[in-house]
Amino acid sequence: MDVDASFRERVLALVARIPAGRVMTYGQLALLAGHPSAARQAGYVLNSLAGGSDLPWQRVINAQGKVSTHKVGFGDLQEKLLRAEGVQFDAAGRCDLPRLLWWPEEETDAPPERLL
DNA sequence: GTTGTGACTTTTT
DNA sequence: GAAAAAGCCACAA
Repeated sequence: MDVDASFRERVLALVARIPAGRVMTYGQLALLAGHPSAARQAGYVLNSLAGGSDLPWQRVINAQGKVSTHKVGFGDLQEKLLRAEGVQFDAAGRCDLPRLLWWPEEETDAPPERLL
């Protein structure tokens, strides 16, 4: 890995590799980016790119399996986008984190339907 | 160089 | 289960 890459570039690289129907937490991005406790920063990075990037930022959620964009003016947009990809949300606005969580090491191309 | 802020996480009440 | 506090780090002013 290129240690020259900034924290933000690594986060973006990871987000870009998230398969459709899968999600990652901010904590994971921070951990994989080299800073186990920079979860907040992971979110900050995405906030700077939201709307102006082609990255699947909607696939990044918090550790509780819920979206956090409703505070930033996105409303329920993220939840809608994820539902369109096959992610199911319960009444509490949460998704099955252990099942949908994706790690770069897996590199699984299997569609979410297959996981059922 | 200092201050404030936040799309977070975890532990504790 | 919900609410509060502390810890954490990059970025903008």
